[in-house]
Amino acid sequence: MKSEDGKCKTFLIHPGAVEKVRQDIPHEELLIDLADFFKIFGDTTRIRILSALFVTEMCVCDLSEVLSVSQSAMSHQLKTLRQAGLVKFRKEGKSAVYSLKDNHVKQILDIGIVHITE
Amino acid sequence: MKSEDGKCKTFLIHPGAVEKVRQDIPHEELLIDLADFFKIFGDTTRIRILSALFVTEMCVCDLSEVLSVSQSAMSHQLKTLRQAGLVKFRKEGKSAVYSLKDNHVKQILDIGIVHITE
DNA sequence: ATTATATATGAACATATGATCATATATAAG
DNA sequence: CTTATATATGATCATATGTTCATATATAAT
Repeated sequence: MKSEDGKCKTFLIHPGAVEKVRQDIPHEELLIDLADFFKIFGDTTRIRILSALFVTEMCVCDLSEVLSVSQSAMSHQLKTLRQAGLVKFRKEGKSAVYSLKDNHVKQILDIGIVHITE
Repeated sequence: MKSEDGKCKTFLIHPGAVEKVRQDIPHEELLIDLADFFKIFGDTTRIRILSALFVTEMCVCDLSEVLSVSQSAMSHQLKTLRQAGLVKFRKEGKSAVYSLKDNHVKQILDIGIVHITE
């Protein structure tokens, strides 16, 4: 499939396509950041947390109970979501009340739902 | 944090919030499908493939070369992208020419970029 | 038919990831 | 200040995931 120099033997589908792609795709750093960002949505627990917070803000304890996720697992996942900038929280006595940070979450989930349900 | 019956000791942030959330969040099956769908975007190689195909359709060999990914790894990833309904392909002689299947890909990547770069 | 090229795929392997367990920190109540 | 409650976090472990390697399949060329 590849000759000694690592190139395809036959014509390229579009002449110059390779060069154009090399110039046009986003820089490596951005692509890595993008993958890391979407990785967040690739876990059922996190998707459930985001869906729940879309209904109402909640403390860690309530989230754990509603979603049947251990307190520890919930706290770990909330940390992940915080670091991704998807949720924020405020301390209220002993509790930490979490909520969605911006509307990108809903936009993204909605497109996903559209894609799946068609 | 939880009493014997597994409930929080103190008041819930919003009375009835737990019940409302239980009713309002999407069904488990959809949430799993959603996570599986976004999982696709959580890998740098696949993000790079999608970005490249956004510029132009390409055969497997060219994709491998442009992105410096082995032929085998490329083929495996393209299979993943096919199964997710994100890319399509046509046979052209010995080659398989891949292209994006719909515009959800761009919508999703764009929101991701916006989220990251702000 | 035989050989070369292009792609696909199963198995093995190494790494990444999420849950659990134990424990630390923080705040409130007594 | 001691205890109870709420949350956070480090370590461990089992599973998931992506790559590689070997090989199979498909098409074209000779």
